[in-house]
Amino acid sequence: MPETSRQIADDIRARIYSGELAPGDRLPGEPTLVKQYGVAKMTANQALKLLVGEGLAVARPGSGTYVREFRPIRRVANDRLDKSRWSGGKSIWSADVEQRPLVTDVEVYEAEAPRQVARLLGLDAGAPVIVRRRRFVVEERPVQLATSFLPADLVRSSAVAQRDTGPGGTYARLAELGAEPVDFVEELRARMPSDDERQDLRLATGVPVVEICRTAFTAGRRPVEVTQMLLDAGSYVLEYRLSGSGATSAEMPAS
Amino acid sequence: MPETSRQIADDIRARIYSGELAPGDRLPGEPTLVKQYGVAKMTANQALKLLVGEGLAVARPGSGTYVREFRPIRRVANDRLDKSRWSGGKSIWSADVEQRPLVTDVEVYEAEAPRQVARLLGLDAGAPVIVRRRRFVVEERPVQLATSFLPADLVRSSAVAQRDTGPGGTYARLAELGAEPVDFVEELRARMPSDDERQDLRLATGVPVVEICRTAFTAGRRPVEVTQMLLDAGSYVLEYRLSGSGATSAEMPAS
DNA sequence: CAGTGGTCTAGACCACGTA
DNA sequence: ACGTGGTCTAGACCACTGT
Repeated sequence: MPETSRQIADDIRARIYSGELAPGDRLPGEPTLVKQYGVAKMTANQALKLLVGEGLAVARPGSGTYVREFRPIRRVANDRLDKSRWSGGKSIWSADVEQRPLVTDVEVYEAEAPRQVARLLGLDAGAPVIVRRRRFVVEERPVQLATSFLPADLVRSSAVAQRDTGPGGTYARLAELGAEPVDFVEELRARMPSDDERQDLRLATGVPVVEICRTAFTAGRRPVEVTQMLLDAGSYVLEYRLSGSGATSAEMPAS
Repeated sequence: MPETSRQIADDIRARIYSGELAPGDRLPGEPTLVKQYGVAKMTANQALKLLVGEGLAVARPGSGTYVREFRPIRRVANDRLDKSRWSGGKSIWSADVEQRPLVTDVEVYEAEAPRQVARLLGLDAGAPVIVRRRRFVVEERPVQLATSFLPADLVRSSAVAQRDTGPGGTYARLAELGAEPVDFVEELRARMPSDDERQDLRLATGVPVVEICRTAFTAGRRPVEVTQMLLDAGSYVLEYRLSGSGATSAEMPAS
């Protein structure tokens, strides 16, 4: 009865999971489904939309609907910490290890700190900050948008306020200013993108984004940078390494 | 022309962002939209579906469509490390701090290790493992599914193989066996759930999930536990704290 | 029982990609 | 030029919620 589009989607989904339809393959099109299942075109359309909505398929208007490919980039949050101790790690999701995103469209300007950012930086609302926006691209495809905020009074006169931050980047400049970041907090959540975001990242419909807010602290616990990132969830696997040096006790790890 | 459902969604979205429609409020229903915009009922339906698909609204058949509420749980991955140094941290997303999920439906059994898990644990394919499955619930709603795998030869005789692992939990038992986990790697990705997963977590349509795979290592770099978690993305904010003790250099942080 | 969202049909027009 | 997905209409039936 009124369950048809789901069932069609189920059938196709099974064929994807079984491997009969491999990543990149073309799915049966709407006209085919109309004939095969004896349904209206719109029902076939909705069946395909379900799969697209699950992120299993991508629709290319004028061409067809295809099994989605998942070739994520691995983002290791601890990249700048000692790598030796973690060498030889195995991972659950394979990833094109050497697909490093390229930074493009760098934009730097001074502005008033948004409320939330001011709070994180310990500034008064509306205090001046240097804003650095940039876009990360892999194989022509945008995969991440990032916006950093730094206290203008701290970095205005340094290369942090320039498009090219020089050798070592922002953190090297901060170190020269006696404000080297050594501790970081990252907060993240996943959600569906807004229409704007979907366009900015050129996302297929049905792909979630990961929103990350990172705050960088000096050894003296002073927050010196807040970065907000928006990642195409279909393009990333995130990795975090936690060292429990003084791990004494023992709550549930997974709460 | 054929842009109507998007425009209706745009209108309503704007009203949500402006605050005119607050979380929990009822959206205009299909019949209302049909009259207001002079469209077919199905078009009104699709407009609402767009908002649901973005995670902005939740449809309750028979009742109405409502602005979604986002009251996330905060999961701090480093919870068992020294908290002192991170005290007084501010955060970007407010969260019901003291909403600790309850563990229910614990299930423990011995089985052959799945391929991927065996790899991570450094075991032969098909080697015996103790499997611990559990479900986390907040206010009657399931928010997380977790499955842990431990080498059976290591923990079979301990309370890890029992439903109740005793005081201090699994990690305390591992410590007693001379295999205390001190280092952890978490890999995560966000994606849309399968139909099964959507039912298990009782997810509204259009809500992504976060999949986490954590591997726990002893001081000797021996992997002793692999945990796979599936979180309702709408219910969680994840927090990671990174200490860059010996942070010498300075690549782009955000790659 | 009236109102709601969920789904289906049968036919139509459009913009786009591919050949 | 043809086939593809994308969308709209007008009317229908269903299962569910709430009064």
